[in-house]
Amino acid sequence: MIDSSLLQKKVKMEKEHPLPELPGAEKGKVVMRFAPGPSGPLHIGHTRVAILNDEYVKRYDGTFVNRIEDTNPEKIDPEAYDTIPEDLDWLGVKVHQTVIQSSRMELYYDVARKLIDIGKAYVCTCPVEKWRKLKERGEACPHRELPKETQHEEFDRMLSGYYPEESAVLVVKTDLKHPNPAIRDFVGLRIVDSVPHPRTGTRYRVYPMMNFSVAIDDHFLGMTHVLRGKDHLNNTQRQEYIFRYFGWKIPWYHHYGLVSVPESILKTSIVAQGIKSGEYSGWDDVRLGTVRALKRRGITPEAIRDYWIDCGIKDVDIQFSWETLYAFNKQRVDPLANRYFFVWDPVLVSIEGIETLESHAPLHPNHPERGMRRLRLQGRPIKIYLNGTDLESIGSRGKLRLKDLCNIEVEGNLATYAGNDLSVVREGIKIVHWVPEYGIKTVVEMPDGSKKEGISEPIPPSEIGNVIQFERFAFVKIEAVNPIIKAVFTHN
RNA sequence: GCUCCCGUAGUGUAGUCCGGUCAAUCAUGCGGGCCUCUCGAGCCCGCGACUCGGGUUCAAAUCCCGGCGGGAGCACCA
Repeated sequence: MIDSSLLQKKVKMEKEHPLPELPGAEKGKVVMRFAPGPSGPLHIGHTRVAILNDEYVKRYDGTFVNRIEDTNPEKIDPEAYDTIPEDLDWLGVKVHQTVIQSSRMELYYDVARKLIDIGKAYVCTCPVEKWRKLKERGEACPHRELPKETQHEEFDRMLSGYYPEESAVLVVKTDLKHPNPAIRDFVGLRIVDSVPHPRTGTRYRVYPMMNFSVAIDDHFLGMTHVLRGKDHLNNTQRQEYIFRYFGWKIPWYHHYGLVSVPESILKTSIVAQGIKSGEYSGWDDVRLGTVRALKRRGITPEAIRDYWIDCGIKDVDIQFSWETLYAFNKQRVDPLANRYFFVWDPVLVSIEGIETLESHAPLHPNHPERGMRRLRLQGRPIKIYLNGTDLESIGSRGKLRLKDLCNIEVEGNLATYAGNDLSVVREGIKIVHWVPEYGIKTVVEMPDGSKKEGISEPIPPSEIGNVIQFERFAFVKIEAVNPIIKAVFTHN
């Protein structure tokens, strides 16, 4: 006979690598990247591409490049150069190489000149609207076919400051007759001199556009596989033109479906504004979808990874499911979370008929070796807090089992000790949690930003930073235990 | 308007390339049960899907055509 529990385990082991293999991936030779714009800390949307790339790099023993795409001086939060690596680190993403695009400007200029040399780029000084209109019709602007000597001169003028912002761009030629208008000639470099760059100041005034710098960096950094969202489908086609012009080896591209994250504010600019106005307490405000907020709420990086691996890399668009993420998180956190009592609707109840009680409640029901929470109750009468809703549930009078303590007969706010016979639970007696009179005031911050106040049993300082479970309430992450207990709601 | 991508249960996912073993997998969710102590975990049972129509074929979730539906792009953002 085969042990069925072993069989169960085996199935789980087999499911460990649900991500498909990457074509042409050779152990030790895979190079992949994560390429965020430094506009702020990472949010849940970023974590998918970061983790998936990391997962593959780890599988193939490859190289993970974190490439900071800071070629738009207008959209840079200088702190993001630090916060992004911090977030990646917390996520468990192993970065082997970090590249900052603003340090590679000469390379982009160099490639731009080579592109001009081979007749694949031109400087356009048409008004933006006119150039777009021509493109729509599949027609060339007057600058497109000018000789390369002229193009070089014009490009020099762009660099020298002769042209003001928006009056000249270097355009990469593709195919003006391409049936897809999104693929026709695209801007490779533009002028930005109204805003100094946080890292390079006013040293440069011509900046590459994403499609330009991405193609160049993907090549020179040796990307073998590029995994990214479907929104880049057209960008990939544009970038491939550059690869083909130079005869570069094109990486294997894969575009997974878009993720829509419900009930969550992700857009960095909106969040930044909200923080500034005081609407949000910071990047880790529990209402936000940032990595920082998830961390604060007690969501583990392992659960985030489990979730994205489970979603896979299909090109179908998906709905992000908080519910499923919480389920994965619960699997990670439940074995670790010690149990404590928290009464969120406290009503003081007196227990007659006994003067001393001591409870021995396990820190974790599945791990008795961790020890007990011992609570001594004394008094005449003994006083405890119960949840008002629990009292109401038995009507005007009835029996309750105080978990890990004793049974009581209740009438109003008065209770009588009724022994400690555990067999009553078989009769369907309601088991409730309770907190001694000397419990600690507790505030739980809920995901919507509201606060739930109540009283908890004392929690040791060693639990600060841990996710614990308030029994019959939820999992929460402890932020402080003194003078009051502060916790953040994780999930049920 | 043009171009591209996609369509398996509430949400994800396996299967689709190389038709049959798929009256369709797993997870999550929901409902019920077990459990001497949680509205947690675990265990058991149940609910729930191949977008539609046509074609090819002995046989289609899988191949072909069309409709419908969803998404993306057509930026001097990334």
